[in-house]
Amino acid sequence: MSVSIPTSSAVSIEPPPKRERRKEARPGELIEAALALFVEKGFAATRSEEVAARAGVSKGTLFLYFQTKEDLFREVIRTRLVDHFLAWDQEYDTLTGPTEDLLRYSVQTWWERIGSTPAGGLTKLILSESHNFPEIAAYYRDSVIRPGKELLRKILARGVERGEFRAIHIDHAVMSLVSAMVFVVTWKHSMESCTSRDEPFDPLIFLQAHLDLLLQGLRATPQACLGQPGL
Amino acid sequence: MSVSIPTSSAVSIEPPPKRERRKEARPGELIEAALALFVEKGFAATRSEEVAARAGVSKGTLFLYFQTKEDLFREVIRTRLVDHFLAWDQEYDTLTGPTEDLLRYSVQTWWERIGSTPAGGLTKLILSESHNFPEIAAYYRDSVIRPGKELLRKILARGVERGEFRAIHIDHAVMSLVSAMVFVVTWKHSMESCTSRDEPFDPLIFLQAHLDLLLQGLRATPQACLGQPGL
Amino acid sequence: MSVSIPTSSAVSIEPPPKRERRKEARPGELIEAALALFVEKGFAATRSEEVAARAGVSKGTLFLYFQTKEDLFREVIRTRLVDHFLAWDQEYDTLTGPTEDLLRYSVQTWWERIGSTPAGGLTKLILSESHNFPEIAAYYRDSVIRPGKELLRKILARGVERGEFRAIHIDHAVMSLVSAMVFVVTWKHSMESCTSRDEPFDPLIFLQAHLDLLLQGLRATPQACLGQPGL
Amino acid sequence: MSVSIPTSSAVSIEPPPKRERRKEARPGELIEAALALFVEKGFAATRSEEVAARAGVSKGTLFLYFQTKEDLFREVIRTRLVDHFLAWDQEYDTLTGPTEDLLRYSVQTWWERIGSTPAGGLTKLILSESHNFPEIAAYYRDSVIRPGKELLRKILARGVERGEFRAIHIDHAVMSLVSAMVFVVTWKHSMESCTSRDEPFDPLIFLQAHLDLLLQGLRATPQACLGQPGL
DNA sequence: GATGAATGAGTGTTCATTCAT
DNA sequence: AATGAATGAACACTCATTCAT
Repeated sequence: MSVSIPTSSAVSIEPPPKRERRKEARPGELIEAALALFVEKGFAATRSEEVAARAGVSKGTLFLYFQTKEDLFREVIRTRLVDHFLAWDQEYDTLTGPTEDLLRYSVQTWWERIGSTPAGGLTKLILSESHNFPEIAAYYRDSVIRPGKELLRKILARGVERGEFRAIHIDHAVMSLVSAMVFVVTWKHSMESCTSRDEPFDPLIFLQAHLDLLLQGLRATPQACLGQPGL
Repeated sequence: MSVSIPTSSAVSIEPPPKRERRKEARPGELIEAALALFVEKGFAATRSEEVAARAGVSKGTLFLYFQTKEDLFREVIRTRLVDHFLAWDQEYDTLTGPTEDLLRYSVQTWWERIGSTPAGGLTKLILSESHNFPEIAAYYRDSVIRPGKELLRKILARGVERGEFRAIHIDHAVMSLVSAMVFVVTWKHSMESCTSRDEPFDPLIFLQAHLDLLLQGLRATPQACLGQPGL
Repeated sequence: MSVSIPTSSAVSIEPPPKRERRKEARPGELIEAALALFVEKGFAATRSEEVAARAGVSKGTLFLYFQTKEDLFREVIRTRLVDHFLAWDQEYDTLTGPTEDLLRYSVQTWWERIGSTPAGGLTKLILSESHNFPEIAAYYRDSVIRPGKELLRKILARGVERGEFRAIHIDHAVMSLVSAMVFVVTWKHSMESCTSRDEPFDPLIFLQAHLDLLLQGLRATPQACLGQPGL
Repeated sequence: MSVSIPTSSAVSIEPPPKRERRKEARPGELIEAALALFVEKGFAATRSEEVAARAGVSKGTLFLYFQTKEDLFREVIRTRLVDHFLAWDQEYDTLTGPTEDLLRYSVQTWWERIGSTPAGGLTKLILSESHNFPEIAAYYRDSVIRPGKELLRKILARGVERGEFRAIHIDHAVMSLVSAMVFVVTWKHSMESCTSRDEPFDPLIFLQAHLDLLLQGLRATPQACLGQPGL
């Protein structure tokens, strides 16, 4: 039943993967591989050997850099959170112009820098494993969700202060935005692959449409919507 | 641990058989236990013995009713979808009154009958395991999401037709509602346990506030936006 | 290269080892198997599957009864110490007659009941692993060695009191006996298998000869040493 | 294959090269480290990296000098046997005086040169691993035990011939001595670390006391013991 | 049917050994 | 020669599944 592929003749593109020494790059590659697989299959259903294989190393190498599989999980969360999420709101203070634009810009930026990147899968991952890793869920809540909500709250408060928005209950509006963002990354990393052809789901378009709907209600004056929100 | 037989007829006062469970009740009890544990810990991280123990039977009994653990998973999804989700929209055709009330009623009913019940965890479960059980994800999309969206679409279309709502892009509005519903059950079954004390999250209040914000924009009030928001 | 043994024809004595339920007997059988293998090959060099195989069960069954391999090790020590060693000195108080006979009887009894049994291998096992399991070594010292020495001390003291023995330094004489006993079991479970044919080593004969030599010196015969034993 | 520093000629007072170890010294250092660790933890439980670390080199270097871990084990035995054990009986033929003194001297010399040195641990090591390395056990029996017994036999025979000892069964007396020696090194490398404070065990004192007891019985004439054995 | 002891394939982790640097 | 990153066979332990009771 075994089929031996003739060696010398065919194209045989890949050179036998040389044993390379790349101490610096390994952890990052392993974390990247782990993130992708954990998001895709879940933590428990991912075998450590798969992670290693996806990173192009052997099983043993994985445990050279991470004490245990759980340790790897925590490092995935930690590094990706630090690397990506925390970079979101750095520009807020420098922006001017209508609050509506600021809001659109923030959401779009979030999608481009976080939601659409592999790190976006973190949200789904953490939500899935929050019962098994409660301290990670708490850390995520405090280090990602809370600052994110804080930024949105500031933007919305700015809009209210400047008379651009109605005197809405800001916390509720914040959650409406957060819910869409969480939904989008959750959906992307689960149902997307089996979205039916006739019902494509474009996250960015959804986010913008969602924002449009909310803004319609947020605007203090009816005339506000005369300007085109554009895309 | 008493279980009342949900028959519609007699009052069945007879004392529950001492410790013998009726065998026809077993599968349901196992499925209920499995649902709770799968939602809580994930499919892979839940041991079948735990499921059996939670249902009050032995490990062997579980496999008397379900061929494999995956089989149990599929049955959990199938029966709970049938039992709970499909019952949501049965009343739609009978309702009258303002579309806004109908929408509020639908969302609240969904929360009471589905979102807040154990079956609400199904959504999180399916999202988490969609890559490992693609056919279940597809089934869920076709049997739950699509009908749900269809119902919402009908309601929104009714509102537009009756002049109660603006001529919105209905599909987008539907997704804004769906996203909030998905978010709510996802959140409830993951972050809720570690919600900080100072930031309580009440799903129903959130859903209603979300709906309020959307309705503000959906309402075809005279002062509403005359220009089309595009997209 | 594989050779398939014809099935139906040959003698095929062993019936395919039926899966038997023998909850009560398993732990003892596993402990016995473990004792033999640990003594033979050392704790670290013995694979748990070997232990299981020797006990006639599968790998999984071993871990049904013992949490870990170390746990098994501790149970081996504990049960065998309790079962066998502690039974040695029960008869001491009932014996009469010359102390020399008592001594001979004690040593011979020890050999028959402990030294020559599988439990005799415990000594070698504990000595070998004392650095890796210090608490076991301490327990052995306190629960086996110390009582054993105490018994011998009582016997020797009896001999001195009754004028049968010289006024020797009893502790030293005790250790001379203990050393022979420890040596004998150590030797039996290590070098015996490769004892050359021309130099057979019979433990009991050695013990008796050793005792003879010691007794020659211990006897308070008139012609014995009038001077003090020194040291 | 670089340069080896010439050894025998000049006085070579030059300071030992800062941190470069002479390569010809490496094997010895590794063997010494291995001996200590094997004795302490057992062969299987000792990791090769530990041996390397204790010798101050890296893991790779160990395998530069020894093909396998087993090979290292064999070299430990071989070199230490050659280095230490075989040097014991060189002086026998040159000694004169009472056989008793000769015996005392031999035992004491053995303790000082072998028993108390790291090489003493070899005995325990070999006894522990004799089943896993039968050829080593056989080699030990033939190259160490047999010559050792031979020496003792010669000494005892000399005593009998010269009328200093009774006409004892020499082989038994030899074994009584050997057993004490084996016991002492075995004990030292296992129980010593956990000897209770109130029961100190001094190997040399034990050996001498043991010899005293045996000699009392070995002496042909009662008067023999008038001379003080001293310590 | 119900049980839970028994099984063994599967997985996380270790560690002797190799080899690019 | 020396290093230590990389490897993968080996092993402890788990757990879905089976089956004798």
